[in-house]
Amino acid sequence: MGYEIADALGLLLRRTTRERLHRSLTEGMGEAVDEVTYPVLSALARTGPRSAADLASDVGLDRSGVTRRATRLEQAGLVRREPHPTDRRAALLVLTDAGERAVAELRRRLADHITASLAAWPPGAAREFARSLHRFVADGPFA
Amino acid sequence: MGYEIADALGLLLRRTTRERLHRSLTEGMGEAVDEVTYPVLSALARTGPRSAADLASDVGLDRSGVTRRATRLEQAGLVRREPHPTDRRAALLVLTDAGERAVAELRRRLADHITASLAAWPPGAAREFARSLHRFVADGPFA
DNA sequence: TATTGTTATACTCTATAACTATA
DNA sequence: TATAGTTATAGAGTATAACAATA
Repeated sequence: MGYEIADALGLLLRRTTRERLHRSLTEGMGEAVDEVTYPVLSALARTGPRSAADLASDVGLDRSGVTRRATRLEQAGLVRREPHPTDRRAALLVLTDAGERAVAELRRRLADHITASLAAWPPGAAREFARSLHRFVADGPFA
Repeated sequence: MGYEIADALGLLLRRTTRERLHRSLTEGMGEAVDEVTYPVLSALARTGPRSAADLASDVGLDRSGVTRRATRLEQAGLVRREPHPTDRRAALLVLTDAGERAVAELRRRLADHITASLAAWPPGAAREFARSLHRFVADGPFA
């Protein structure tokens, strides 16, 4: 059983799998949105405006990496910088309206992909799988 | 439901998640075994001796990338090159005994991680999840 | 003295384009 | 002429180390 899941995860985590998925998800969304910038958008959508240093651990980059990605997203009009209200060293990264729309579109595309692939499943099985996967990821060997 | 799975997958496919998992899996296995070389080992274990050009599509690299990884694995004693029996242009990449042992150890570690994280699940739910994940990955939006 | 955002630098990994040998 | 393996080169992306400004 552990081996069955291990092999499935191995395939899922393969570079080609991820890249194919990301390409199909970000198609036509502009050059600024890709595998690396999406975590920045996603984290901002999830938690609201944050500073680069604060985002770094969530995104899996250090502050300099967040700065670079944020600059790309800013130039594409998806993110803007605002002065931090209490710390004049910091700047808050904020999703623009276009940024919010981009995140919503990406989440919708992925969800649609998934829903389509579950269409042939018994409804109960699909719902059970969703719950199980959520639990597995949340407190599995990855958290 | 699609959104629940989408968010779980988003976390699973995050770079930090993958890197943490790979680090914990390959700890102490020598410098040659890492996130990039593992797919080469894994593919050879799955399908037997192959040429570099033949492996390329499986591994998600082109032939030059396979060559580089194979050279690293060869220097570490996990892979050896043998002349192709019928095509003198090609070379077969073959797992050495040490290579076989390394693959088995890595699969065992991952399976153990997973089994441990499922220990608290009802046995039926865990088995059902394994089957569902396998199916989802095999003919889901990634295949 | 520590931390923020930013930039320059070095490093890693990749695909592309060559090259030689064989089909 | 095409394909195998290999190597050199260029490109993309990262962390590290610096910098000035603020805490």
